[in-house]
Amino acid sequence: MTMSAPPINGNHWKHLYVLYKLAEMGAHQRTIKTSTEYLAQKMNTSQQTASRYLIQLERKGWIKRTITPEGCLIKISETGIAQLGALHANLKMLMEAKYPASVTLEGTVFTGIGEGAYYVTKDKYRKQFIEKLGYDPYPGTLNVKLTSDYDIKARHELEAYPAIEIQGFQNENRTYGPVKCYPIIINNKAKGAILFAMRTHYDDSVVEIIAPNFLRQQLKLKDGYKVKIEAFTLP
Amino acid sequence: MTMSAPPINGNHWKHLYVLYKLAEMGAHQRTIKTSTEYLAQKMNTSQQTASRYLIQLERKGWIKRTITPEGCLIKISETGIAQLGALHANLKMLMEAKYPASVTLEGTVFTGIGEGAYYVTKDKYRKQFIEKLGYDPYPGTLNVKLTSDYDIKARHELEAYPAIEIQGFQNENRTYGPVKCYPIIINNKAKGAILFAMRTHYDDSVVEIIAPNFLRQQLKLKDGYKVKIEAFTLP
DNA sequence: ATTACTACTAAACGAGTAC
DNA sequence: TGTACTCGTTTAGTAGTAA
Repeated sequence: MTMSAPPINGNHWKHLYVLYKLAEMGAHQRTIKTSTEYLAQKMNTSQQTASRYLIQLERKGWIKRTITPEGCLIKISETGIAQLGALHANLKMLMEAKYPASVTLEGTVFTGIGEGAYYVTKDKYRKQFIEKLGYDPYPGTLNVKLTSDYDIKARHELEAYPAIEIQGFQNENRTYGPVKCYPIIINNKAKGAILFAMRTHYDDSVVEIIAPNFLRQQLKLKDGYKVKIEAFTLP
Repeated sequence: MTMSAPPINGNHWKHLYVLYKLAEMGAHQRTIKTSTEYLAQKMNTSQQTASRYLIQLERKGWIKRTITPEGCLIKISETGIAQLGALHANLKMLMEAKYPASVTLEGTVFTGIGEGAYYVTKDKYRKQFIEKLGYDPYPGTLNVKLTSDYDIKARHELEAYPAIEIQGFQNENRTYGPVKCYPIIINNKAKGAILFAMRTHYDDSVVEIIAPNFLRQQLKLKDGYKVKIEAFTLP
């Protein structure tokens, strides 16, 4: 879910580095004349390696190259500029973000008293889940006991970041408090959301999860199984 | 003069890549818990390689790491964040610039009719050179005949970018036109400036250079010698 | 589970050189 | 001068495994 440029093969980053160096010479804006030897100096590597890189970049379609007796004319292509642009955009997002895009928690599945399930089925809540999460939650929650102190700490940090807010309400009998929730991916596979009721039912080492599907079945979970939860904050 | 992060050793860029991946997991903002196996997946490499990288990053002081039985806790250090920040800043500068930071020209030294020298010594010009370039120019110009069509094209492109403007003036005898100049580095060593008089004396395959020192001596230049001129536009 | 060592394999590098 | 090939050397990457 972290949106990074596709790494695909191992040379991707080295090529990006070459592209960056070429951009330093202005090749993203104009056709520059350079030599493999000069480029090699700038990258402190050998002439042969620089030459190989240019060949690879040309094959990849990241640069346009014309070889002349005095050197080669190079211009970074649209595709190449897009690569640098993507890197720039990702870095910008990372460096300028005020809080993490996601927090990862680990814990083990257990069977709770099922109180969460009761809430999920309350219509006033359910309608908001459908509207704000985009799916009708399975009528039950998955209870996860956090593994370590680190996870509990991370859980508290997560709660400090912006969340999807589910409004509370009241009927003739009682008051239903507001709920914060964060979209999650469980075990890198299943979609869901972590629920934080404003008034805590369990202790802070426990989290409750809802999902469009019955997670125990979808992920073949049983009590005691470990799960990895990646929770996303609001952008 | 292109201000890039110091490459120093060949692994610098690879380490920067690992740092970037860790930042994607939020390690630049909070201490994350991960495993070498998980990081390896994200970088699509092996667990062993990921482990080696983390060791190297820790040695470099780019990350703080605590190994626990369930994985390792990682936080990017101030130094590490500075690395990412530098990369980000450089990319931003490159990608958001409207024109190149520098243009490189090549040509051969020749002896001109010395008209340029005459101008340099004119006091109204000279004072402006001292003020705007920061040095008193040697009373003479170095004439360079551009090598190829590419260089002539590049020279015209350069002229379109913002320059240091030297005001023209007039005395009782005649009018002295305005001059544009660009700071340059000749042969990666000597400081100077390229002059473009508004009214062209030579054809467009010739440029005139002034410098604080006598360049023919400083760089041991003789007629017919090749020079590489890196000209800088205004920021 | 982890991390990370050792020993091996694969890939990248660069010296020499042809063009 | 240039670029870029071959090929021996070096380095990075990984499998197996100990702790």
